[in-house]
Amino acid sequence: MANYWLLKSEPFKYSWEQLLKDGKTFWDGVRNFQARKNLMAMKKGDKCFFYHSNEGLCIMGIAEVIKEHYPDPTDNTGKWVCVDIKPYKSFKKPVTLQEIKEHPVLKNMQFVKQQRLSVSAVTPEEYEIICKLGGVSA
DNA sequence: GCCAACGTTGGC
DNA sequence: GCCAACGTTGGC
Repeated sequence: MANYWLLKSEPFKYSWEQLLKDGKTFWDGVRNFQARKNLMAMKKGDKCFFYHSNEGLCIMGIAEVIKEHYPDPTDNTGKWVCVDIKPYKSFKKPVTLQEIKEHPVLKNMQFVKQQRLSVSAVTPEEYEIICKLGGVSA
């Protein structure tokens, strides 16, 4: 049974389009203890929503974890980790923050409540609803 | 170990 | 560009 997550990225730093082009990437640069805890809980095959912050403010699609956490090569303290992900599905229609906030279930998502958390957990219920809103099957 | 100050993030 | 929210740091 896979778990579900939400990854936040600023499009000018690393966008969904870039991930589609690259085919896969390593999710580095996490410097937050709670986000690290989530990264370390990720398992191969878990699905992650890919959210654009600052610009766009919407979930662009779903990525899949292809490699579980390992030391972040961009970190020289040895404290932080990253995971490898690849694109899984692009949403036909990006799901905006506004839609999420207006939805009775989604407005309680961890990522809405903790806007600063770059990696947050998503429940199976939330996952299904967002897939539906995005126009793809779960 | 607590709490105030500070810095950073992110929505608007 | 502003401001609110929150995580982190550092002094006690």
